[in-house]
Amino acid sequence: AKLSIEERQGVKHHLFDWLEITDESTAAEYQAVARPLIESLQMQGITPILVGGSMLYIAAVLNRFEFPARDEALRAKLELDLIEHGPHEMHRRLQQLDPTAASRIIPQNGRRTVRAIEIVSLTGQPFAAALPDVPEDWQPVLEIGVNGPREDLVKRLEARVQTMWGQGLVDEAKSLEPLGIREGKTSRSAIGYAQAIAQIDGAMSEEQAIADTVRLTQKYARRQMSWFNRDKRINWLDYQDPQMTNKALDLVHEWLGV
RNA sequence: GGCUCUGUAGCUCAGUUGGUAGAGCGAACGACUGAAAAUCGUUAGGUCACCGGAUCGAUGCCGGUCGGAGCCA
Repeated sequence: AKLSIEERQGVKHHLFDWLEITDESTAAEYQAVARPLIESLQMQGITPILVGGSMLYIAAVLNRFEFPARDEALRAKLELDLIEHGPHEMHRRLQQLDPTAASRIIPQNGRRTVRAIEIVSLTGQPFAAALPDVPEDWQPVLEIGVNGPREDLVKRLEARVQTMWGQGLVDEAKSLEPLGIREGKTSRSAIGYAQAIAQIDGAMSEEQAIADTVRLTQKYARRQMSWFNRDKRINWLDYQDPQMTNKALDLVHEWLGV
C-alpha cells in the first residue's frame, strides 16, 4: 500500500525501497543510516519530514537511543535455549546476571529476556531495559499526528487490506519467491506477506488470510497508539477536519517562526 | 410430522455428579533499546435462550415455549 510514483509528486522519498527482500531490517541500522541522511539534508537547507508509524524506528532516530552491542552467534544460541527451556528459565538466568534488568522485563516475555541476556553478557554492564526519557533539549522537532475515530480507522484498515489483495498482493508475494522472500526474516513476517505466503501454501484460505491480515493490522494500529500516547510532543489533527492541511501548515509556520 | 443433538462473554467453545461460571480469539489500556508490521502484560465484558415446577438453593434436574443442526418419514 505504499505511495505510487505519481502520488509522490516529485518529492524525493528517501530510504524507500532501499532494502533487498532478503535483507533483515533493524531499528539500529535504520538509525545509523537515517541520522546522517537527515543531517546532510539539513546542511543543504532541506527540512526533512520523517513519515511513518514504526515507532521504535522513529524513536531511535529522534530520541537519545543507543543500541547496545549484539552478537548473532550468541543470540542464536540463546534463542535455542529459549525454545528448549522456556521464558521463565531464561528469566531466572537474567535474574542472576542483572537483577535490575530482570525486574523490568516480565518473565513471560522470552524475546526481550533473551536480548537482555545477550546485552549483559556482551557488555558486562547493567542494562536499563526501559525506554529512555526524552531530554528537553534534544533534537528540535515538530511532531504532527493524524488520527480519527477508532471505528472509522477500523473500517479504513479493513478496506486497505481488501485493496491490497485486490491489487494482487498474493501474486506479488509469488513473484518475490525466486528473490528469496521466504528467507527474508523481515519481509516474510510482515503483516500481509506472511498471510499471502500462508495462502500460497494452502495453509490458509484467501478469506482467512485477508481476515487475519485485517485483524493484525488493526491490532498493530492499537499498539502504535500506545507509543504515540506517551509522546507528549505530538500535535494531533483529525483526518476528517477539512482544515487539517491548513492547521498542519500553521503548526509548521509557527515552528519555523514565520 | 417423528427421533436425536443443540442454545453459556462480541466470536468459537469448555464447564459445574445442584452452592450464580472459564479458555482462546476479539476489545480497552499498558510495557517496549539491533526481528518492533515483533514480543509480551493488565483490565472490562455473561439475569449460562425464555416461562414455569420440584429444591434451602438452578446455568445444571423435570415440564413447556421459542431458535439452530442432523437423521427418519
